[in-house]
Amino acid sequence: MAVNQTAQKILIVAQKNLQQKGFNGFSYRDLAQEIGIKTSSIHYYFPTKDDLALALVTAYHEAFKIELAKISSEDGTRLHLERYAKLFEDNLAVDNKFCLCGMLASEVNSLSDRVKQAIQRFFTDNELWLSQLIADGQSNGSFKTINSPDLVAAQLLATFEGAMLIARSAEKDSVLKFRLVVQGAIESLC
Amino acid sequence: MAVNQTAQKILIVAQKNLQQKGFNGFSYRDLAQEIGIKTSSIHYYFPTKDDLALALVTAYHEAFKIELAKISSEDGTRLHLERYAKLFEDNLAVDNKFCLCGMLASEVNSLSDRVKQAIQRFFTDNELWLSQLIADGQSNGSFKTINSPDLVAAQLLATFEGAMLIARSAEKDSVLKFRLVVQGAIESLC
DNA sequence: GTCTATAACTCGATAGAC
DNA sequence: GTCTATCGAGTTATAGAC
Repeated sequence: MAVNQTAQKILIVAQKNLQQKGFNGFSYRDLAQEIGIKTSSIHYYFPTKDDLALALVTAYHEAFKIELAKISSEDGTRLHLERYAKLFEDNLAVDNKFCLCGMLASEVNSLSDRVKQAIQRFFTDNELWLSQLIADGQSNGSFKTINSPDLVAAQLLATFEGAMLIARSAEKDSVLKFRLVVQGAIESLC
Repeated sequence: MAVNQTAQKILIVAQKNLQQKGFNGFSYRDLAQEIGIKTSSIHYYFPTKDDLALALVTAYHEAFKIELAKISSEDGTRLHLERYAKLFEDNLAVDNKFCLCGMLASEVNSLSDRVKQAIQRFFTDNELWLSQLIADGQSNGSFKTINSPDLVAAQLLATFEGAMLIARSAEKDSVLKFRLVVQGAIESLC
């Protein structure tokens, strides 16, 4: 797990570039210039751009898992959903970034199978977590929706991803627009 | 309005490429080879890639307006919403394409201001149309939601765009997955 | 590990013949 | 209107010096 310091810098800058401009929207040169190293150094750690993409999805997914576990360990049901939405909002709030996996999902036809599968795992993991949350909320009376937890989960994830996508294109007050849609979606469950 | 035959071919092939691979995911060379002409011929009709993108958004938006008018002229309220969702589903059904404006929205940081604004107009137009539909449905009792039509409209558009994005990455049964989420979203309004 | 240098190719775009 | 030819710059990626 202990990753080299340069590799870390690369991952951080690459993540930002990917979430802002997409997989086909940045180059090794962009990263190298921003970090202050040469492109060959990036290739040393991530031989191909596909390797870099996979590392980014993996790291993003892992970080997400940790946050989800944190949320689950706390009290509240509706609050969980709001904290969950906040994870996405944070991307938007700093540099108007899109969800890393949402971005790659839009470029799915330019990606290798292994990256594609890593994105699918991110989405299914999120739907699974949300589904469990919905089921719990239905049990304890927090959510009044009678639809199947799986369906509501898929709906929520779609709404959140779509809300980011559209809010981001508005550019101005994108966080506010995202928050409105999210609050509306949560409201209609309670 | 009468557009040259070659220009038409370019627009058709470019639209497919854009919806499949994104603005940064295809080149003039790709289009030229698929059509059977030279890249310089494309530059003759669309001097820059930005010109091409703007033409594509404009054409896509115009086609959408015509379809929305058709739907509005028919009977039904909930049915309108289902026909509306079908417009998006049709993209998914053939070659697993994403919404053209959804795709460009993800790449918003690589686009010129005029293209960005054209995308924003597409989204606001859609939200306006949906908002009117929701308001009508609330009046005639088709929709039981008491939220503001504007909010519900923004929510629906986000859900549909996000559902396309995620379903597309699943690749298998993507239409089915999209349909499930859409039906769930419509259901919860009635 | 990081660099220089470079290969091999693709990109958007333009000039000018036909 | 479509072509050939080409420019200048960008792309991913690698070989080899230090």
